[in-house]
Amino acid sequence: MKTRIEQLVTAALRSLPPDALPGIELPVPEIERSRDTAHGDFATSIAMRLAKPARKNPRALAEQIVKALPANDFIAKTEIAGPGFINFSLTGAAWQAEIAGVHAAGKEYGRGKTGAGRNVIVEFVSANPTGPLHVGHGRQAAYGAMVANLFEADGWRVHREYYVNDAGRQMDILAASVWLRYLERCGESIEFPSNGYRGDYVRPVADALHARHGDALRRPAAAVLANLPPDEPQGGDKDRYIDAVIARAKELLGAAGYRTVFDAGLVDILADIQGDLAGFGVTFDRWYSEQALGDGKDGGPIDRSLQRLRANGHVFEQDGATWFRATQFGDEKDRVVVRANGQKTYFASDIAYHLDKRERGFDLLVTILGADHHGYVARVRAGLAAMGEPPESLQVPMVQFVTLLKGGEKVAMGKREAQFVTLRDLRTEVGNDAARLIYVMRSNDQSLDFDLELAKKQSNDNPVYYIQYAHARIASVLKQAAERGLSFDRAAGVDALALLTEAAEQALMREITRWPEIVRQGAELHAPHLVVHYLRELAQAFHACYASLPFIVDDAKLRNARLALVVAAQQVLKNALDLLGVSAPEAM
RNA sequence: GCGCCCGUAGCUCAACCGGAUAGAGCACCGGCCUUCUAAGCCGGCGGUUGCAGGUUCGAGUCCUGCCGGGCGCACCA
Repeated sequence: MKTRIEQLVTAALRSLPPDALPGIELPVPEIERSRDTAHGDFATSIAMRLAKPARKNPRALAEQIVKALPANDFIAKTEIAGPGFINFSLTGAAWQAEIAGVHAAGKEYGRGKTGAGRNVIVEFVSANPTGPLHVGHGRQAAYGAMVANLFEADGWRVHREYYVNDAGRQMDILAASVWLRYLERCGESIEFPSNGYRGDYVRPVADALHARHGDALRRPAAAVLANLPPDEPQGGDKDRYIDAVIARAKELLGAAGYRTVFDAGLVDILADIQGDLAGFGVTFDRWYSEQALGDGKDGGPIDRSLQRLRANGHVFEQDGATWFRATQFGDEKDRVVVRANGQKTYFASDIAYHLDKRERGFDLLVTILGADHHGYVARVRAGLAAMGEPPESLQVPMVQFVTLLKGGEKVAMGKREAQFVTLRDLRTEVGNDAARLIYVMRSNDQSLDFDLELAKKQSNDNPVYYIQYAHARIASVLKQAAERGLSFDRAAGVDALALLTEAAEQALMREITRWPEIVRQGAELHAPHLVVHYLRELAQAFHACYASLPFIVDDAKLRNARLALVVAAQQVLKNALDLLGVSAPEAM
């Protein structure tokens, strides 16, 4: 609907005489829903925007635009108001046609064409497989899944990906932690490193390792601990200590033995993460292994990206390390890509991964990150630019932190400590529906207070129930009608929509037709919270209708018309809830 | 010190990436169930949009400087 007006205004602008807008590049006119019905249904400020460059009076320009509007059958009235707004009022038939469109399109209603079949990769969660997902990852999962769904609904071809950080020091720390728990299981007595993964989840991994390999990987505690530097409690450095433990594990176990322990941790924890996300209704097309970045006959994406940087003259050697001159591309400092010890940095993997995404043919790269990773954006953009890829092809929406509230009190969290609240705990506590919806109801760059009590409350202050209740109520109305032998005749209802002239009906009709606009805007701004707010407003418009008018009336035409309206509302509620991954119950 | 995000009603947050009189929910006050689910509806109360300047026909939104909160600033991942 908005798009149709947009097209009309665009056509009008194009048809203006050349002296009206001398040498001005025509923008896409922005059409807005009028806040106040006194200002019509839609409005545009295009005349005011163009008035200055055109050196014209805005109202006079508005007159010209209105006169140039192509003939059409859905605008009842145009009006020039205030300093130069053009207000549009639609005909009743236009609204009715849009509701008929909901019935015709069904679950397709609301889908847009902005993506035009282009490819977007949405990477999200990507938590290190060193432990279970916590509630913060849950927000990234819900948010990322919804952003991906919005892109899809807006006409993009979407690929969902999880980048598995299965290489690097953190994974070695996990391997060491698993091995030490395994040794404990075998009966060796070893103080657990202060920088190891202390969570309870490590023990079952160690137990499973023991079940498969018996004591084959056991080494005496004395051998493990011989000549290690002091750990932090003994006045030493916890990082140096854990690195020494890792080195000792590799030494005592040999490459194959170490690999066995390492993989035990990786496989079990990754399986836990995958199971948790699947249980949350969040799925991926690919789990992309960081280890794979170094594979391939040409050395893999890492070597390819380094070669590209080198060929473009953007690397230099200093202090034995290889650096990328990121400052030439807007980053605040240059970045090491290959350390003096020959190891490639995590940053080298990052840019390699993003180059690989481009090489796989994605037009748009959307990487969703936790707010603590914001420093990363400038670096990776710089890397893309230096490799000759458009930096603006990378978009990085960031998700702020989650605070859990229980009885108004903050629930303490912390990943490395033994106690932290996992996504799985949260889902068990409040259910997937409440978690999915509450996670995305706030703007992603707003930190979120997740109130556990509110999420479980079955009342109107819980938005989940408020919205689902609207859907269930409509289902109930249809059921009632059928039970009374007054079943809904869709075609008759759609034909009779003109009978719906009550204020509440009109308001609901307008609300329903906003859905395509919400999809488009939500996708463009990566803003799932707009969908939640919209759902509340749509549910509100329905509940208001429900309270003021009976649907199951004797007059068959009116009854079918009203049912056609509420069924359209139900369809849109369902479409939006589906995108959110929240169920739309038939009864509550 | 530098960078990113945030600051809007008592509380939690919106406000269509510059538009018309800043909107919801919760809380509080008052109404509405013999008829389709009251998990609901209707009405009321509530604002110097952190502060000070600037740009603009127009600023919660953009710019500058302060104040306050969060998060980052590795040859860690």
